[in-house]
Amino acid sequence: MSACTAGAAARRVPKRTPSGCDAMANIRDVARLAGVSTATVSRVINESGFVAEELKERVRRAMAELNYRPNNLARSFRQNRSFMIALMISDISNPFFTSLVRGVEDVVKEGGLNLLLCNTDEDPDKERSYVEVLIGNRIDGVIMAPTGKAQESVEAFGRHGIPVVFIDRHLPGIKADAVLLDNVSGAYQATAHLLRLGHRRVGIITGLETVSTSQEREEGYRRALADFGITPDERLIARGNSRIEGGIRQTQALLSLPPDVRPTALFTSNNLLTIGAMRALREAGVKVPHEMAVVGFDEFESTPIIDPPLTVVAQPTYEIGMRAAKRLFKHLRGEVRSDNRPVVVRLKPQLIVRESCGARLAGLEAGVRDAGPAVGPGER
Amino acid sequence: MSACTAGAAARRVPKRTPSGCDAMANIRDVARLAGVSTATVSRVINESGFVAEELKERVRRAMAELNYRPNNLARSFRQNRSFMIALMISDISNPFFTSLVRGVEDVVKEGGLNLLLCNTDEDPDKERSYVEVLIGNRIDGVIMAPTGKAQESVEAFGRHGIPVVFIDRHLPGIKADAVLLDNVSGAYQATAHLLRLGHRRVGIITGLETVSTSQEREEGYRRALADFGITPDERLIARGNSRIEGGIRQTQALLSLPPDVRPTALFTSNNLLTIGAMRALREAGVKVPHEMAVVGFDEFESTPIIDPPLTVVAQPTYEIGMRAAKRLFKHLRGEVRSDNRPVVVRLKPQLIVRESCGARLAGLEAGVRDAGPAVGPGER
DNA sequence: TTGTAAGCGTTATCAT
DNA sequence: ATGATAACGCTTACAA
Repeated sequence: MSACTAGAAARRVPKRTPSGCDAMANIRDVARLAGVSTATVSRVINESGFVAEELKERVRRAMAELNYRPNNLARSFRQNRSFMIALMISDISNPFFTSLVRGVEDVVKEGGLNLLLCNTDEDPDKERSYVEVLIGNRIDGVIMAPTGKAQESVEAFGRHGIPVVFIDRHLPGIKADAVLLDNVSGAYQATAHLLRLGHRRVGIITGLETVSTSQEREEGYRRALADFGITPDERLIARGNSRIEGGIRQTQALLSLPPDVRPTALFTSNNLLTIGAMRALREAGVKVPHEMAVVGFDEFESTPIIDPPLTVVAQPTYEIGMRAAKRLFKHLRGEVRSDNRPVVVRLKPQLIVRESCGARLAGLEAGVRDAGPAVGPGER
Repeated sequence: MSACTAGAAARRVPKRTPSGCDAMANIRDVARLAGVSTATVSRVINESGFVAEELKERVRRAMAELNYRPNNLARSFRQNRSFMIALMISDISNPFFTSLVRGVEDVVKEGGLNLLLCNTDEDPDKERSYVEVLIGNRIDGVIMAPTGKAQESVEAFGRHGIPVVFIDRHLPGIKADAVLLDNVSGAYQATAHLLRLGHRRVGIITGLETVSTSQEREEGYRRALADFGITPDERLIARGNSRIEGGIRQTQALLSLPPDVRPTALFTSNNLLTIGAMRALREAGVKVPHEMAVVGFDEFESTPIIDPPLTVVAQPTYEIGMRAAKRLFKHLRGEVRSDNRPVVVRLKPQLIVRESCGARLAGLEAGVRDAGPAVGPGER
């Protein structure tokens, strides 16, 4: 760091700081040096309006000489917009979001804007606080995975004319575009796969009931059971928070069920829950897939080398981010009429079969052995 | 979204947009309604200067009635600072950073500032571009893991009086504070552990030579070898990029060495390289730890359930972020004299032993079998 | 204790 | 094609 770290004090001085480092030149300095008006400089910077080649050149030289950088703060202020997009995610430690962030980032940078990343940590208070800050900063637009517990707050964006695109989750009460996953289909695929392998007691570990994805994934699970003629056993449906620690606890609860109720297969409905479940199973000495078949949700970097490699429903995370950002840009460019009905896109997930769900043979065994009790005497 | 999504056009209208939603009230509106001057309103907002309780109350009521939110853009502009801290990381998909981000975030929010997250993707051009944008936005301060390939650019922060704290990596040419890991110690611990288990041909997979962490981890590796009286075999030192795909390639290269050179143990010097290595070993059918012992760098959420669970050198990532942010705040509060020597903190990593490095017995076997060739006839 | 008014750096409107 | 100038919303001397 140079000697010019004095901060506020130094910056207040007009032309040259006492510590000797260059003060930031402004548009007037450039105009003076180039012998033109500030309006002309502004036109050169923004390529707005016509400026003679010769003047353009003079201005550019002056800018270079003064090491001039437009003050974005002044610019934003004047135009009443920040040139920033906010991406509000609900848990930065969830690998699901990292690839999604990239998708958003790539589009946003290409559009010449900047990305402000906000982590709500599934906390409605944090969410509310971010909404305030973002509105105060006249954010151009917002892409968010809502916690679902601060509706009123999120509506403030709408009141201030700030376009919002939801990702991952939906807020049914709010009319806004959304790029979501077809969660019902994903959960159906996962559950049906286990059922097809012969399992009859399939447990599900799922997140908070308030979140739409949890509801939808449970719905897909139930539909698959129904299609296979199985009555869902509510004891096999474990709900909790969507953290690793929640996955551990819910799994332990399922494992402690009596032998004739305990599931032979597990559908863990997101990646953190999957990690938690695998940890709990390992600690309990339950062999996967022989004693418990597992299908998870979300592909992430270590799924292929987890023990055993995980069968998962993979989401097109990058694409979710990309599509959401593109949709937001349409709003910013004024290409969306405000009275249009919101557009909700549902992307298809894909089942990737690996070892954690076992082979058909092992599954059939379990199925045959358990088919009776599941709907039979043990229950009644 | 409400009917007020008209964007630029709508916002230009002074008091009430044609679409009918509230225009944003400004400080003058509040002052008028409360029957005071704007200065008084400002004093109430910022709790600066003295205002009579009664007026305070009137102002607060007016703010509430008008749903007033101070325009941060104007505020930032006026004060020539953005109230934002930037965190520049080199790879958002690297789990190493997620916990670090939290550490920074927690401190920054507590300090009442906002966090701008920038992902350079290890690309010096992206880095340079972000530096420009951040200076243009009068960022208050920066915490960054430099790519190491855009020194000149990073120096611009210093010239503009913007304090910088480095994390993870060091830019030797630049005088700035840094919160780093004691990489030499970490790599030493990892390597020594393998040597103690009896291994004599320990390979290292490491990142780009331009990055200080790579150099330091290699240094720790070499020191451990030296302390055990082993001459490093340059063929066992694989360098490349720090991505999963780099880990795969470097591992394949080591595996293709002739049997009497091929390592019996591997030190993978960061988490992505570890994932790559594990994937390559699995694909090549090499059993861990029996045919290849592995010690990685960086603990992350799935290490305990990877196959087999990984022995790793764990970094205190949250603490790195937290300490860096606290240090930055000292600069912002003017508590650091600019002519002070930069403070470089080195945090200690910790070895967590799991199954991937095998038991002493298996190691000793290999050691005994290989002790001769390693320094013996095979080499000369 | 409160008010008045001068900026901050830029863009946009109007003349020329 | 270029220039003069008035905003933009807020903070902060300074005056009262």
